[in-house]
Amino acid sequence: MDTEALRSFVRAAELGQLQQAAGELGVTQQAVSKRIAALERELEVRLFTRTARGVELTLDGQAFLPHARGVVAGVERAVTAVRPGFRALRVDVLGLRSAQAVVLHDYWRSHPEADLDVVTLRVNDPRVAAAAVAAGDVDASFRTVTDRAALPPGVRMIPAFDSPLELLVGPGHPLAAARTLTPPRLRKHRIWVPGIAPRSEWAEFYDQLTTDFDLRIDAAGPHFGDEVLLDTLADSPDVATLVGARDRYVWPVGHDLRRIPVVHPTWAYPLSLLLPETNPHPGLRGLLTHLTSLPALPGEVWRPSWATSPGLGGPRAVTTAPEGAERVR
Amino acid sequence: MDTEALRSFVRAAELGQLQQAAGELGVTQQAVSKRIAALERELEVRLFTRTARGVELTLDGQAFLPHARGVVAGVERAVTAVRPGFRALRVDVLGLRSAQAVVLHDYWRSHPEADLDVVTLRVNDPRVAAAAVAAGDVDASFRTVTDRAALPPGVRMIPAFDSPLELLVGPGHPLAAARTLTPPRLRKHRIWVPGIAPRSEWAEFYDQLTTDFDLRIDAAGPHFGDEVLLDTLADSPDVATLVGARDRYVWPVGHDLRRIPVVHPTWAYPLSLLLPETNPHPGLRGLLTHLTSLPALPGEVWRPSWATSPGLGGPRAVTTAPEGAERVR
DNA sequence: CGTGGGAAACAACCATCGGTTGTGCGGCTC
DNA sequence: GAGCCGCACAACCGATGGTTGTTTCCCACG
Repeated sequence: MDTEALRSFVRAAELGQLQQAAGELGVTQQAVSKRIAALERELEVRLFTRTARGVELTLDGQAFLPHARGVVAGVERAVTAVRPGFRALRVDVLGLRSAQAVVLHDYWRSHPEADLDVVTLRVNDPRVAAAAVAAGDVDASFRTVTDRAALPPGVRMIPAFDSPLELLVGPGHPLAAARTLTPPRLRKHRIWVPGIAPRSEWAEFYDQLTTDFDLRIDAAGPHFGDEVLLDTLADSPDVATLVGARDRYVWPVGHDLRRIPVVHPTWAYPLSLLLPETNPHPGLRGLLTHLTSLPALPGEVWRPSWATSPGLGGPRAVTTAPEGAERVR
Repeated sequence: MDTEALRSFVRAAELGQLQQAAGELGVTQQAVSKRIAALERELEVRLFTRTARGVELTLDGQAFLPHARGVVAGVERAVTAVRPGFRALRVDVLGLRSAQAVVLHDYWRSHPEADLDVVTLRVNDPRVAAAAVAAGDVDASFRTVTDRAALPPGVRMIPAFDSPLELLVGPGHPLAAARTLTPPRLRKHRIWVPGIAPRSEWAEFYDQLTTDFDLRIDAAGPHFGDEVLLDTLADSPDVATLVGARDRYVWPVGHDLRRIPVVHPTWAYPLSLLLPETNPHPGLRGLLTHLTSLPALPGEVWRPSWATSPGLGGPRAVTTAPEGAERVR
C-alpha cells in the first residue's frame, strides 16, 4: 500500500473532489483516480461513490478515513523523527538508570512538550561518543573527556551537574547503621567498584579519590551486571560500593541495602555534556537552562582535579554558568 | 513511501538480518535490501549499519522503528476496518441523538471490547436501508418496514425494543406542570410533529395514534431541525411535540422545556432491527443479547397495529424473544 | 595468515506500476 | 437539448521493484 495513495484518499474525501485533491497534490486528476482505484482494488471495497460533481464517501470509506488519517499522520511523525535538524533532541546517557537519565526524565516531566530521545550509545570510550556528537548522530552526550586534546574539532564540553556519591552497603556491613559518613570513616573499608575501564575518566576519578582520602578502592574485575553487584553486597559483611545519589538502583526487598551519603566533603562526580560547537539542536537550549537551574550541592564539596583545573572551564559553580546556555542559538 | 518497505524494515530490525526477514516476507534478500535502501534514500539517513552477520539499527533507525511499527499497525487496522467479514459491526441509526443511538452507546459501554461502528445512512426510505442491509453495506439497521412484502429477500426484521413517548412542552403550556399525562388529557391539545415523511412508518404510527386516542397531531410541514423545533416550543403556550423518552435533546437552559411521560397506556414506538438472514456479522450476537436483556416497559402499553399483528412476529414481549438472538450463528 | 562461509551490496534484466496526455461518458444546469 | 463539469478509460512511457547472478566484505577457523 502506498502512503501517497492514502494521502490522496484523505484529501479527496475532505474536498469531495478528485480534481481539487489532484491540484493540491501536484498531480493530474487521472493519477488520483488511479490511486483511489488501486486502493479500492487492494481493499476490495468501494471507498467513494462517484457523483456528477465529485465523489462522496461510502460507508466503507467513512470507516476507512480515520484510519487513513492516522497512517498518514504516523508517516509524517516517522519522517520528522529522523529528519536531520527537525528530529527530537537526542541525548546520549551512560545508562537508563543513571543519574543522567534521571535528570533528563526530570527535565522532560517539567517540559512535556520537549521532544526528547534518550539513547545509550553503548560505547565506553567517551571519544567515540564525542565523535558521534561531532557527526550529528546525537545532539549531546553526558560524557567527560578529561584530556581536552582528545576532543574532536567542533565539539565542546560544558559542566552539566555534580552527582554526589553515596556508599551502598548490605545490612551486615559495619557502617550499615550510619546516617551519613565522612571520608575518614571509610578508610580501611573495602570499596568495590567493578567494571571500571582502565584509563577512563571513571578510573581517573577513583584514582584521585583513593589518593586524596587514602581509601581502599578495588576497581578491578569485570562487571557482571547490577544484579550480581547488589546480590553480593546484600550478603557480604565487608564489601561496599559507591553509587550516584540519583542513580536508580532497585533490589529485592530482602536485600535490605542502605544508601549512605558521604559528607564533609561531599564527593561529587562532575558530569559534563558534550555538544556541537556550531548549529546545536534548538531543543538543547531548554535542557541547558534546566541544567543551570539545578541546585548546587550543599556544604563542602570535593571534585577531581580536572573539574577544578582552569584548562577545562575553571572551577565554577554549575549554578553560575549561564554562558553555556546563552551561547546556544 | 511504501508500507511494504516499512514492514520489511521492522522485521529486519527485529531479526537483525535482511536474509531472514526476506524469507518471512516471501521475497529475496536483494528485494529487502533494495527496499531498505529506498527507505534510507527517501529519509536521507542510514537506518542500519551493515555488519558481517547481519544488520544493526543506527540511532536514527532506533528512533524510526517505533514510528514504523505504528504505521504498519495502523495500516493493519485500516485494512481490517473495511475488510468484509472482519470489520467492526456497523449499525445504522436514524440519528446520533436518537434512542437507538443511546441504546447502542449503552451496549458499547457495557461491552467496550465490541468493535462497533454507528452510522447514519441518511436516507428516509426504510426500504433503502433494507437494501443496504441486503448488500452488506451495514450489518443491521434500526428501521421498520411495515409492509412485509417490501422486505428484500435475505433480510429479516426482528423487534428491537420499545421506545416510550413523552410530551415535550414549553413552560407556558397548560400541561407544563404535569408529572405524567394520560391520553385523554392530551385531546384537543395541538401536537406538532414536523418532518414526518408521508407513507413512512412514522406517519402510520401517528395516524393510528390519532385515530385510537382522538388526538390533534399535526404531522405536516417540513422539519427545519431540532433547534427550530425547540425554540418554537419554548416560546409557544399551546404547541407540544412527542419525543422518545431516551432520545437525546439538548436545549438552552433558558428554554425550560419539560418532558412529561404519557401513561395508561404508555405509548410505545416499537423499534425494529433489520438484519441479514444469512451470514450475519458475528458481533451482532452480542448486540441482540443486549437488546433482549433490556427491561420491558412497565404498566399498560399501547403499540401500533403492525407490532401486534401476528404476521410480523406477533405480539411478544421483547424480553421473551430469545429466538432472535439464538438463531444468529 | 590464508581460506571458507555467510550476509549484504551491486549489476543486469524484465514485468509491472504509476505517471502523463488524450478521450469518452454520465449527470447536472441552464 | 446543449454545454459543462468531473471522473473513468486508453495508450504510452519512464521509473520502480522484483528477479537471478555475481561481487565484496567481514569474521571465524584451520
